[in-house]
Amino acid sequence: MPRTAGATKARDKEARILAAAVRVFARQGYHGSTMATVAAEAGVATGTIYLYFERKQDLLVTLFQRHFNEYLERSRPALAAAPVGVERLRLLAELHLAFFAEDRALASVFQIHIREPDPVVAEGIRPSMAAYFDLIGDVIGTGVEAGAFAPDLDVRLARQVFFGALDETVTGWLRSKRTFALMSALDPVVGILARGFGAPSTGDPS
Amino acid sequence: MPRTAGATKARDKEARILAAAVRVFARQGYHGSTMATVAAEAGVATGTIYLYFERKQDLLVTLFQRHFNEYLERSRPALAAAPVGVERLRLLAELHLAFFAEDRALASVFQIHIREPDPVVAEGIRPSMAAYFDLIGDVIGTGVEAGAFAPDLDVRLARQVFFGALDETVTGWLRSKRTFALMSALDPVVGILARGFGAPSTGDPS
Amino acid sequence: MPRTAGATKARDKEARILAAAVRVFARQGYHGSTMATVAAEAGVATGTIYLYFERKQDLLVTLFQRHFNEYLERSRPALAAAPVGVERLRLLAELHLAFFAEDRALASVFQIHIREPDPVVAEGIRPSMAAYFDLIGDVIGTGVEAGAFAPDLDVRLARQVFFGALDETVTGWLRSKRTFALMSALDPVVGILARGFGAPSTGDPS
Amino acid sequence: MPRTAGATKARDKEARILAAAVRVFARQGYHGSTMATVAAEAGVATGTIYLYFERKQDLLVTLFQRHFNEYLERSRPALAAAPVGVERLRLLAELHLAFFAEDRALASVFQIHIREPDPVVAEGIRPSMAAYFDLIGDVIGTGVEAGAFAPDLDVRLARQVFFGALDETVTGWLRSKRTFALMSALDPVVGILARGFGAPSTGDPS
DNA sequence: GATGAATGAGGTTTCATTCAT
DNA sequence: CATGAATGAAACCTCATTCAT
Repeated sequence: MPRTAGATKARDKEARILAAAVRVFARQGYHGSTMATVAAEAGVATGTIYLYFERKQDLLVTLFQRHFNEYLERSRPALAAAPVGVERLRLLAELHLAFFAEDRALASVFQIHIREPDPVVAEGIRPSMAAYFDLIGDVIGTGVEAGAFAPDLDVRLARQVFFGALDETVTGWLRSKRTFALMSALDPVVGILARGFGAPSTGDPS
Repeated sequence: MPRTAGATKARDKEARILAAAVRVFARQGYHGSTMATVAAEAGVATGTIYLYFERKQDLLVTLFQRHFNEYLERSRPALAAAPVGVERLRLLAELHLAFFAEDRALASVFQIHIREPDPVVAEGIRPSMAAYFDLIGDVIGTGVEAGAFAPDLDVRLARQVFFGALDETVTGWLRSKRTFALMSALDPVVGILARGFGAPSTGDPS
Repeated sequence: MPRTAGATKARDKEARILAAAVRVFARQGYHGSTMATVAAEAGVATGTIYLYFERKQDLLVTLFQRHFNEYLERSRPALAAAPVGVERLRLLAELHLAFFAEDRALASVFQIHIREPDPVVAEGIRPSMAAYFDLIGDVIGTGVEAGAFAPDLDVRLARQVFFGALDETVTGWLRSKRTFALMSALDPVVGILARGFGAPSTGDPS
Repeated sequence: MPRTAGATKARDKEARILAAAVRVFARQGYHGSTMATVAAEAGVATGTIYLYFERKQDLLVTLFQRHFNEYLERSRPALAAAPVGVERLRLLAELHLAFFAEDRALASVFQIHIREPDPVVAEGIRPSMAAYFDLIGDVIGTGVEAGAFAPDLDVRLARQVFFGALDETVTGWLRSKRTFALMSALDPVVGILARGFGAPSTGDPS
């Protein structure tokens, strides 16, 4: 039990540091933030961060992995449970937007600050991103196979279009300083994408 | 004539510095690059850069403005000359992709390094980006008015989807290290987008 | 205790840095000195100075304040204990000269290098200097009130004459590279000043 | 004659540069001024300054020498014509104060900026200053010999007191931002100094 | 003589990272 | 585990001085 408690306490501190990093990076940018500032925000000493993370870059990488893998693992079964095709595509878009709508600071870090050309960061992020692209590809691909989307749809490109559209929607939302609710973009965007992928017009009382 | 010659020579050196900056930033990233490296690449002394640019950030900003405004000014008349609707949309996508396909280093800088949270950089880039979004909005909006796209299309969102899709296409192309020709994505992507915007299915002799 | 010890240690290092700054500034001048040189002289890393002082200018300002305020606080009670009039004036002059005679490097910094037109330096020095002028004014003013000096003496000007005379005496001593003992100027200078202020000729058994 | 005209023109430009230097140094301090700023103020190109002055320091030195030697040469005969003793001392003080009262920018440069620890500057200034101290010493010495001042007056110290008193008067005037006319200090200060040097009380109807 | 673009050495300051306590 | 003082490399930027025109 003590060991568990210890491990838990350690996990807690690590989590506190990561949460602090999100807030600080969102506020000042990755390069504009110092380890000292993150430490202060987390309420720990500067050196303490290095007990949990080897380098500054690992804050960004771990941050991303923790949140994004949780998102992936949460999303996979939910998607599997949804009907193949437009509905599943819609759920994926909903999960994507909801993920960012729920935490603006995290959204800011993910959309802007994590896109570092730094090789360590890029490398640390790549696997999860690849998994996400695979997931998107699955959702679209199964839709194609089920006849929900155009049979000649280039799944590789379609998933890029899908991700790009949602990504830019989130970025635009951040840019606009919250003048609209991010989730309000869900249906129109999915409408465009689904139609673009060749789904029969929905909402159409044919 | 001497003054003209002088001005020309100055422009030349400025251009040489900017070209060097593109190469260096593409190679090492903005934060990974030093003024000394850029200067060496340009074949001038470090201090010389400061005769043409006040700060390091101005390299990025000027770089962007020069290339992107030229792109905008070149595109506007070309678009105006193209038939409203899908064809004009296709031309816009073509210009967009061609712009990046033609200079990989520049593409790299535009897609990755220029997205700096640094306020000076962000502020310097905003006007041109806003103008581009307006241009995209025009292309889509005129299409809607002409009945080429769905009458209830949300132009604001549509242009975000359009930009996001193309942007991600370019990014994916950069990520893939040239395993495919960027221009080969043009037709499939435009196909998806046009259909998504409610254009009647093209190429289909149904 | 540990906190006290820590604070003490910190004070020690700060003091070591300041002492090094005095030596280096005296030797090479303020503008001729680099933070690296001061750090080396203090036996610390360059960056360490910035843990104790925000800017290079603060070295000069803090240096001055530490020494001069100590001088002021030490002098005030001593002066209050001396008989009003010439004797008190003499003590003030003695304290002034002794202050510089005791540490030639410090004298050099105070007489030459601290007179920086730099606003930060000037501003940091002003309050202590104003307090000193007030103190001089008190010594002369009480003398006037007590009838020890001419009743129509302009105290404002008199204190300027007093300070100027001593200041130049110290500067002259520094210029002369120690060919005479600074303290040997005490009695002649005080003699001139006291007589000039209207004190009855002393030592003269007329 | 053309050669003379050329030399004259050259002298003019040199004078313009020096005048510009006075203004710029007074405004921004010696170290806060750049050769480019001085050149701009003088209406010449940066490089032109180097046709007339070898180094930045020479601006300060030449500046000083020009004005101060003129002051010395003008003062010597005037002093010789004045009655030995208090009157001559008073004239010297008057010339000194008038010299500064007439050009505030020059006063600022002389009182503050010229006191550079820089060896080139210090060396360039020394001879003129030594000559001035000799002159002061002459005025006081002849007074002593003539019985106008105390026979046991230490001329070396007295001239230091004299110079220090006037110097601080000018500095105080500069510090006070002109709240009083510098010349108004002449009589009180000379009164103190003359009495201090052992002159029989003046204005006293003994 | 005059210009002003170019040079490049050099300084202040920052900050990721370490390590003695 | 935690601390935070210390490190020192590195970078941006300035500016006195030069020199081709």
